[in-house]
Amino acid sequence: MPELPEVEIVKKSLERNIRSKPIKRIVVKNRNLRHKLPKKFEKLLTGKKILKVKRFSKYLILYINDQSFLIVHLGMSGTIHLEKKNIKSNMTNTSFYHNPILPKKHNHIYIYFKDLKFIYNDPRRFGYLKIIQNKIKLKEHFNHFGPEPFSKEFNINYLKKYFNKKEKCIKNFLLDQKFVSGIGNIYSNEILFKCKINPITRAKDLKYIDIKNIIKYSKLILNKAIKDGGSSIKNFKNAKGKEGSFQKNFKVYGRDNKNCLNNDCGGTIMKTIIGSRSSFFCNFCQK
DNA sequence: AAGAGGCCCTGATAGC
DNA sequence: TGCTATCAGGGCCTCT
Repeated sequence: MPELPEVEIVKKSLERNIRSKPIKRIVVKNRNLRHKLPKKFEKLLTGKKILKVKRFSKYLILYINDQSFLIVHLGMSGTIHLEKKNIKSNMTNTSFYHNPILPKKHNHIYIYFKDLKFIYNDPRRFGYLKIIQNKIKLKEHFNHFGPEPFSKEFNINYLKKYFNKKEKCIKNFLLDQKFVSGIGNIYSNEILFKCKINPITRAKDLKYIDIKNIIKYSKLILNKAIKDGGSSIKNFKNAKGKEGSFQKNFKVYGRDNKNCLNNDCGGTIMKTIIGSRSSFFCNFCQK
């Protein structure tokens, strides 16, 4: 579900709400996430304090006060909810980009703080939580990841060198976390539309201007999405919380058979499958 | 070694 | 109404 911008929104919310608070109790309802949650999980965290919350790519990184780290990956359907204690109504804290009403099913992990509880919900269980013992192992965990689009390393030389002789199409490269970290299916489509690049273009065939645009618009679109609170795709009934609004800015994602939104283009948005993921592009301005 | 494809899992929706 | 098929914001593993 969440790409870099959505994870960034969750990160900010956690940073505001659970920073420097001790963990009172942990209750695990289901250990069978993408990676099985070890039995010692509760013991390792109970009584500890979360010093700060960071994000890399689509991962949340919680700094624990014993030099360890708790990383959280939301997979396709993971959401985090913070519920305030001692509030009579059943409304949860709505500081997230998603459904502010606490779902009833698939609440797998509860982490209790003094004044609130953290709930990890994930219907498909493609996400996971993992404790990493120290800084070195944390570094190892992210070793094989490419730079984020915001990074200085994500520059013209890097892309030119990386794309050299590569047959793989650009759409698949944007989704390849070894090349660039944090972009997922929605934003890869939106970025390529802005660049006016056909998603099936082989990386080696990209022009200098294409590479410049990929760098420029990756940053621009992700930043705009963060500013808008991320993208909330599903319409939740009676949702009054702070949902993201970037979905209103989708130019191609989910717009198949609709008109291209570029002025005077006259093209139609097409849908096709690339690398077993849906791809959307304008048949006219992304030739 | 690069690249394609299958698979993990549940839920929502479309089509009959 | 109720069945079946398809698709979904991710990423890892295996095969060629």
